[in-house]
Amino acid sequence: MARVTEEQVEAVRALVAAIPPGTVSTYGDIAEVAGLSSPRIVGWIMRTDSSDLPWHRVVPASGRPAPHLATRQLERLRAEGVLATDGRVPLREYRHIF
DNA sequence: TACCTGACAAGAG
DNA sequence: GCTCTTGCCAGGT
Repeated sequence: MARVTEEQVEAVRALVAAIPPGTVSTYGDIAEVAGLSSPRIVGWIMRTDSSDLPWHRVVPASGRPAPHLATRQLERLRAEGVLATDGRVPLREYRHIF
């Protein structure tokens, strides 16, 4: 049943926590590094296990977060120096490579 | 039990 | 650039 092991979840949380302030990463990158078969699992982990992780540093590959989160997320990122243009984060500039 | 939903990605048109 | 479709996983109704 649990195709996602506890270690994978911990890996995701560790990776998110390891993203330096002022930079961002994508769901796809985190899923790949953590060994997950789908980026959606990262979103699931964030939604259910959401602790004090810097979840705002994780954005879709398009750089455009979901509308209901974009406001808070972009606001937090801006406070860290990540400037979003037209509601979109320029990943080319701020993307953190693990 | 079955279907829908959700912090997504990648490819095709 | 955009939208649509498919694959992926777990939880809720």
